Amino acid sequence: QEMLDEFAYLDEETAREVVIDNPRKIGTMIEEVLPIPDGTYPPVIEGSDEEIREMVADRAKELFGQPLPDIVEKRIKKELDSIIGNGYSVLYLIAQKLVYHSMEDGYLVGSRGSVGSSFVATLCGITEVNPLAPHYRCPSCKHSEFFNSTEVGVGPDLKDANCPHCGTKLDKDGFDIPFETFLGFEGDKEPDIDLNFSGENQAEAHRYTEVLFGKGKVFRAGTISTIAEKTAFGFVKNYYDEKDIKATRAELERVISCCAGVKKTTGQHPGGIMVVPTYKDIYDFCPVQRPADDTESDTVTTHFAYESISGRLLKLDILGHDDPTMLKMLKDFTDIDPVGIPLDDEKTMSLFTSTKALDFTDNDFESPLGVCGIPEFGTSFVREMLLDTKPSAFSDLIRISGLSHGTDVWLNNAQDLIRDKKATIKEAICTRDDIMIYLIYAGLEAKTSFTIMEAVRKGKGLKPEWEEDMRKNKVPEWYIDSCKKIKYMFPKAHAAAYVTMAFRIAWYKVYYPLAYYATYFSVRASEFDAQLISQGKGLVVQRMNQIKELGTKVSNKEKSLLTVLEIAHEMMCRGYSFKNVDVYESHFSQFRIVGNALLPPLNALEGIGDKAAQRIFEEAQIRPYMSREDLQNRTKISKSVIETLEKQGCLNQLPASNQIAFF
DNA sequence: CAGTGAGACGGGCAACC
DNA sequence: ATAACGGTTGCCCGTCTCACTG
Repeated sequence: QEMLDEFAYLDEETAREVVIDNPRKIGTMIEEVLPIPDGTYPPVIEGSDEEIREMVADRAKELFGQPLPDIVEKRIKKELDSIIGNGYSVLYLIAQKLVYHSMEDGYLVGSRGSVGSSFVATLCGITEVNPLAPHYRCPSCKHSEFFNSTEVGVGPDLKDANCPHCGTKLDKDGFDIPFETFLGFEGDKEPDIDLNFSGENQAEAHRYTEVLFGKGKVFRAGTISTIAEKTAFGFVKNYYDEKDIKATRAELERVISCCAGVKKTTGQHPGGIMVVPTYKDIYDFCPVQRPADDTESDTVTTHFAYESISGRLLKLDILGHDDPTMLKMLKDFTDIDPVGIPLDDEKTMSLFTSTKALDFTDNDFESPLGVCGIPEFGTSFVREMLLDTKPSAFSDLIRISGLSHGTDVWLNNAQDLIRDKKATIKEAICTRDDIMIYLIYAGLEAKTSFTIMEAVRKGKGLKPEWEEDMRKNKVPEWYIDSCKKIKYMFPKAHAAAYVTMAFRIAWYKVYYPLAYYATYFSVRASEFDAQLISQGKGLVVQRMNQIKELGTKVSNKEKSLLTVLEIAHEMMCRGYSFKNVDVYESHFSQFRIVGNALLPPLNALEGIGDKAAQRIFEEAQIRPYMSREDLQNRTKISKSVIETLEKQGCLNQLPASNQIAFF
């Protein structure tokens, strides 16, 4: 009808002919063409099945000796049958190569999403998460002992013990995660390997996929950026204001809704790499393009938004994450390998319930917890949750990690249940896997339990027949209710991986404070304001209060500044201080440790970006600056940068020009 | 000496995991 | 004080500075 209306300027009969009859005629004359082919086109690597099998057998033997414990043997068999049977060994092999490539550069890779549910992935080194039941493992004689997770939580929660055979201190491992979360019960779930690479190494990982698959076979997934509600509102409001047109609220909203969703520009996916198999061409699937703001770029993206070709081509999610960057830097500072950090360290655990382990020398730090700057645990929302739940074991942290993500998981849901004593934190739904395991245990069929889990974690609620099934098996009403409210939910493997990273970072925070703060500020604090913070605690606290008083009027920038200030304050309360930025001593982008203080980098001064900072730093390495004139000539930095340095007292000994220096 | 264009910088926003 | 998912990459735009042009 819309088309007919468009062509209404023709007479009715002609319009029908143009809009309906002729297109139909053309349709019968041509063969059917699919713009995007159906089916999947995975890459093939000769011998990948065998390679995975061997890798798994070797590593399993290394860990558990021979013969393998029954529980290990069975798990490996189940997984390999599913992985190889469904043709996913290539996926594993590629992920394994990417991880090892990054490790060679000194960067850990964080596992993300549900890969950690696969023990084969653990054995291949793709994930650090070990999904087996909690267990002891003797590193020397390979003795092992497995436990029921309802008794002990997760591996790190086991008590320290020595090997009953050879007396060696036992390793403790096992996060107790079902494999099915990753591939489903019949291996029919489209698996997705997401990996967290250091932001410093992400581009290299992307480049390496080209080495693995060949030039012209890998493309960055493209995105389509549209005008969202908020921007549309601004446009429309400004337009009417400017033209001085009075419009009703309904009219405003109508026009806004017309603007929202309009394509603005194209972009690059945060980490998605689409892989074209050797037997296909990218143009079988979509056109390609360069980023909208850089026609010279080496990056080529798919032209269609990723969803429209998903399922046909393999997508590797090679994402950037700060945790691996932080752990690399912490290792460089302390010479202590993060991988060996004990996940049962009591002092580290205490950060999640008190500040005692921070050994404050000044007691004016407000927060009762030591989690500032610990990834995913430092926001006020999560801190409230920690105060409510008082975690004492690693498994508690995993639960909290699950509960603290997604809308209507904690608030309006688990929190109320726990407060009203309808459920304990151990019974509440904290991760996807909880749902499946609980339902199977309650008596529902495994496949149904999996399907319900998948629906709930995507926020799709429950179908009536599922609810009926659940009631029939005596699943309590609060549980059914809770399932219906959940909008999104972590898999346990993701929570386990993230808590492991967070715990390691927290460990450095306890034992190597300055290394921790230097790393945090270097990696995650783009809002660090050296002008302000170097002036000391008094002003930092004053600025914090200023921001807090703004209430709802705070900008995003101020919000992030507040986070940074709080951490700087915490550091100062522990008896450490900040030095003034120094043209010769400061690094361009990283904080340095000098005695009991941190020396901020040049780019921590507002107005001095990475380029200017780098040039000032590099020239300073060559020879000292004779004068301000010399500084500006050699570094090509702008007058305003010089002014910033001057205001900060960085140029005190420098005369204005070389002339004066000579006489 | 006004006009122009390029580059640096930071803030805001959107997409995505 | 409230309510709150956290954290990442990437594109665009306004502003400032500076060199070059006519």
